[in-house]
Parts: sequence; structure tokens; C-alpha cells
Amino acid sequence: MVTGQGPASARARDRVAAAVAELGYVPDAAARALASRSGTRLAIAVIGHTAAVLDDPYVGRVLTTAAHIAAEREVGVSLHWLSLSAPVTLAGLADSRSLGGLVVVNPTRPALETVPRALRGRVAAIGVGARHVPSFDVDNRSGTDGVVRHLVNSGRRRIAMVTGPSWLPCGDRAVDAYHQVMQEIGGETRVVPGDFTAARGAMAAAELMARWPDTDAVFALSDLTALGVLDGLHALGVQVPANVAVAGFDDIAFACLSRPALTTSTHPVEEIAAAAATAVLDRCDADRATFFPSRLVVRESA
Amino acid sequence: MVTGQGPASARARDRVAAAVAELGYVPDAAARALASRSGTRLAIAVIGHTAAVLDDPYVGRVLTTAAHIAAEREVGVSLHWLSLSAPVTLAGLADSRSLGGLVVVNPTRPALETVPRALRGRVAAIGVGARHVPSFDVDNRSGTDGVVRHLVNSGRRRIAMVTGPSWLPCGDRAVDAYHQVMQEIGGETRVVPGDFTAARGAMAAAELMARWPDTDAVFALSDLTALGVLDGLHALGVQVPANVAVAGFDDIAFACLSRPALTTSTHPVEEIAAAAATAVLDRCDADRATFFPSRLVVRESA
DNA sequence: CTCACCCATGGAAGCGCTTCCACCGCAATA
DNA sequence: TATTGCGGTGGAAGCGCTTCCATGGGTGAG
Repeated sequence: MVTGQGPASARARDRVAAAVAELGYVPDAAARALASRSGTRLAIAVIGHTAAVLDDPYVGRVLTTAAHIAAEREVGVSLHWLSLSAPVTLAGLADSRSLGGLVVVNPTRPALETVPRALRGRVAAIGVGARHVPSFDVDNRSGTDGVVRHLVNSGRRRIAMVTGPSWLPCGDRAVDAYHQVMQEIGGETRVVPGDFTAARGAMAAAELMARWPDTDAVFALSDLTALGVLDGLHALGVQVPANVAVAGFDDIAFACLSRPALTTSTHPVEEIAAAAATAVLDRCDADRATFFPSRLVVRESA
Repeated sequence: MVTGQGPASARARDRVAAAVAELGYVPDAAARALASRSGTRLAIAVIGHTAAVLDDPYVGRVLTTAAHIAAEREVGVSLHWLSLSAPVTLAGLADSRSLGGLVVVNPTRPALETVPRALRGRVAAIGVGARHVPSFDVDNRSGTDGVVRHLVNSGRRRIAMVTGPSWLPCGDRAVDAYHQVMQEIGGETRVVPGDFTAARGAMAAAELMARWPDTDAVFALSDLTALGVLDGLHALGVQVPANVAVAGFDDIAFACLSRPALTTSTHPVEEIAAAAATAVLDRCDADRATFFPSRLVVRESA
């Protein structure tokens, strides 16, 4: 055994290490996975309609973190796009044999129900509280609450919200929080469905202003979408923040580059991703959801 | 052999297929890789100082394409960050046994020289012309030429350039093209090194305006950097494009979302990535560089 | 000094697949 | 009808590793 696991004298261990170094020996991962019936690879699976979800800044940060951890532990990373069009199932996930752990980003509940037995205790989710799988997410509820209250505190009352995709259950808490604040101030709720893309944000802005022309603030559950809203509002000739305030969610790198700079809520994405990756790699099968705090970042747009 | 490769009667083939479908049999990739001494996995290796290179929009598009192709061919994708701090070498690339092909993004020349023998004919590069490996890149020369000439045509003469990182050889052609145009119009060359990040772009803007206050246009070899330049100029109170025109390179999704919208050059990144992935997966060992055209996109910033 | 016990060591088995080869039965030819 | 040839088929070997077990040498206690 080259892993250094088994019983062996210190002298023997040293001799092996020396030989390994001299010969440049690298153990064959395929053979190892085959013999030990389990590998070490860290798999990141992202669920979405198109493979373009991998181009999302949020996903980029998750991948960056995963690559970092993988480099430290000297394990590989594999990347999977799970199409939403086909029935999403983790069951047939490529090469589950050589897999050390699986992190699913933005999972649907059905997808999480089909975790292969072989992967028990080695799967974690980023983005939803699923049963039988530890999950890690930002606290959408208090995050949303913080942003919407900031809007209220700056004098806005007719606040609209652009949500995430309907298949993503983690957005529900955010919508709840929005509803709650609106109820408190006795304001009408104005919800338009989004999908976390900028293009949808621009469309949502037009939709919103057509339906409720007196809207004075828009909160989007994704910075990408908020940037799209900014763009759509600009096309409509609406001044931000003079006429309408805009706030996003995520604090992606571009949030501070837009004009006006985007007011948003910042998330510890790296921490979340690291927690998920560490959990699966360490076979921690805690069956619960962990929420990370989100913090309001006030810039120019609201 | 379950691959359907070997000789077999149509009847036998059908019976096997039926059994496979009924039992839900999935061949074990590890065992297959071990026995056949070569796998099918598509590996994407990105070179950079930090793992954050994976968060770059350009890399995101490459990953999206790779995931798409992998899904079609039913092969896996693995993701690797090759640190520039450590001597970059492909030699010890994790699990080269089960690898079908390797695409290296933004490679340095030394990194490409150490391709393991086992990978001969299964490696391609995105971003540089390297010997012994087919490489795919945008035509930096004509792309740069197009952007800089557009700047000249709009009346700018004191044009500065923010380059890419010095370790990336593919930027040389771009700098050459810039020099050539400046020489033609008899203008002074003003070059500031960049690193493809927005933060560096903002710094470069300050540096540039301090050193050459009469600069009337800035061309950055990356949209991310150009967005940073926009930000830096804004902080300096410089009007864009009234006082200084800004142009980028890449046409990332955010380019049309910035205010003013970024003039840039659009690249067929998906095509490039698909060509590279297909080349390695099909074992095409053409030893040459292919350049894809870049097309000027005029927006508001220049 | 002897016995019991423990641990280090080497060897064998086998993970699930591919590759190779020997075999057998068929059809075509003499 | 006997012979050659070809293609389909089943079986054996082995990919490089881990896991398990039997063996043997060492140590401590009686």
C-alpha cells in the first residue's frame, strides 16, 4: 500500500518514500479506484437548463474554491452539467466509482432524491435544504430582509422583486422575506419571475414598468439579473436611483463596476463552497442545512 | 467488450443492448481505463497565479463549451488549475491514465514542453502557438489592429495600451499590432502591463493618466481590464468617451452592460474551445496553430 | 530459558474491464 | 464429399492497485 496507511516500520516507510521520489512514481488513480472501490475525486455538478450555467459568476467562484481545495489535497476535480430538460438524476453520474465526493450546485429536490447508494455520505448540496444530504447556502431570508428594509429605509414603498428560476427551491425563503416586509409596511407585492440571467433582468424591467409604472424600487435575487434590470431601465429612460432604486443579491465582481454601482448583499461564497467540499471529502454525513450570513453592501443604485 | 467495437453478430449485439437496458448496467470507467490503458475524460487545465482564473468569464465560456461537448459524447470533464508559482508542468497531471484528452488554457511555453509521453497527440492549447501541440486562438494581431484603427478613425491619436500578463506569449502579437499602427500614424506608444483583471485595469488607468495626461484613448487586451479602466477613469473624473475613449477585447457578457457600454472585439470563444476539445478527443495531432477571426463591436465607450 | 503474543512482511486473490487467442461451425470452393 | 477459409464466440490473461491472510521474527512476561 503506497498510501502510507497500513502498518509499517518507520525505516521501511522512509525507504519507500525515497524510492518513490527517485523513480518519480505516481500511483495510478484508475487502478486505485478499481481496487479500493472508491476514489478521491471531487465532483462539482451544476444543474441548469443550459451548459451556460457554468459561465455564471457564482458558479465560477464555487469552481475556484473547489480547485483550490483539490490542489491542496492533491485530488482531482470533475465538472458536470446536469441538464434540467432531461430528468435530472444523479444516479448515472459519470464514473461514480472513482468519486470521492459530490457537490451539487443549485439542486432540485428530485435530483437529490436519486443519490446513488454508493455515494451515501459523500454528497452535499449548495443552495437548498435537502433531506439526507448536508446542505450549505446563504441565508436568503435574512439577506433579502436586509436589502428590502434598506430600500424601505431610503423611502421606497412600491418595491418590486425579480425572483430566481421557479425550479430552484432556495428562492422561496427570499420571496417569503420580501412578502413579509411588504406586508409590514402595507405595500403591494409585485413579483416577476427571473432566471438569474442578465437578459431576463432587462425583460423583467420592461415588464415591471409596464404593469406597475409607479414602481420606485426593484430588488433582484441575483446581481446578474439586477445588472440586466439596470440595463432595461436605462433603455426605458428611467433614472437610477433617482426614479427607481435597484438592488441585487450576490455581490459579484461586476457589481461595483456598473454605473451606478450596484447596491447588493454580499455572500461568503468561497466559505460556503469550501464547507461543502470539505464535508463531502471528509465523509461528514451531517444531515442538515447550514446557512451563512449575507451582508448588505450599499453603493449607488439604491 | 461492451463498447460495441469488436466483431459480433447483429443478433448478439441486440441481445446485449437489451440486457444492458434492462439491468441498467453502466460500465465502470475506472476498470475500463485500467484495462484499456487510456480513458475518455476531457481535461481542461487553466494556468494562472491563483485559482481565481477559473472565475474569469473567458474561462467560463470555455468550460461551458467543454461541458456541452462532454455531455454529447458522454465523457467526463475534469478541471485543473495549474499554479504559475510552482513550476508549471503537465507531467504530473492527475490521473493521466484515465484521460482522453487535455486542453490547456493560456499555457506557457515551458508547461507545454513537459507534456507526458502518454498524452502525445491528445493535448491541445487554447491561447498560444506551441510546438508539438495543435493550438487554437483568436487572431490577436488582426483583432488588435481592428480596434486600434477604429480608435484612430474616430480621431484619437494618443492611444495607450494595457497588455495581458507578461508570461502569456499570445499577447505579443497584439502588442506588435498596436506598435505597428502607432508607427504608421506617427504616434508615441504608451504601454502599461496588465493581468486580465479589473483591479489591475483601474490601477493602469491611474498610472496612465499620471504619466501621459494627454492620453485620449485606452485599449485593453481584456474586457475585464477595460471595465477596470472605465472604473479608474470614472474615479479620476475623466469623461468617457468625451475625454478618453476606452476599448476592450473579448466581448464578455458584461461588456454591453457597462455604462458607457464597452466598445470591444468579439471572439468566437465557443468555436475555439469546441475545436480544441474536438481535436484532442479525436486524437487529431495536427501540429499547427489555428487562428479565429475577431470582429470589432462598436458601442458607446469609443 | 521458554512460551505466548504482537506486529511487520510478503504473497495471493481479485476489483471490472479489455485484449488476445484458440476454437468451432458455417459457407464456399475443388 | 472433403478441404480451405472466414467470422463469431467463449475463455484466459492481465491492467496496477488494495485487501486480506498466513507466516515468521521479534519482544515481553512468566
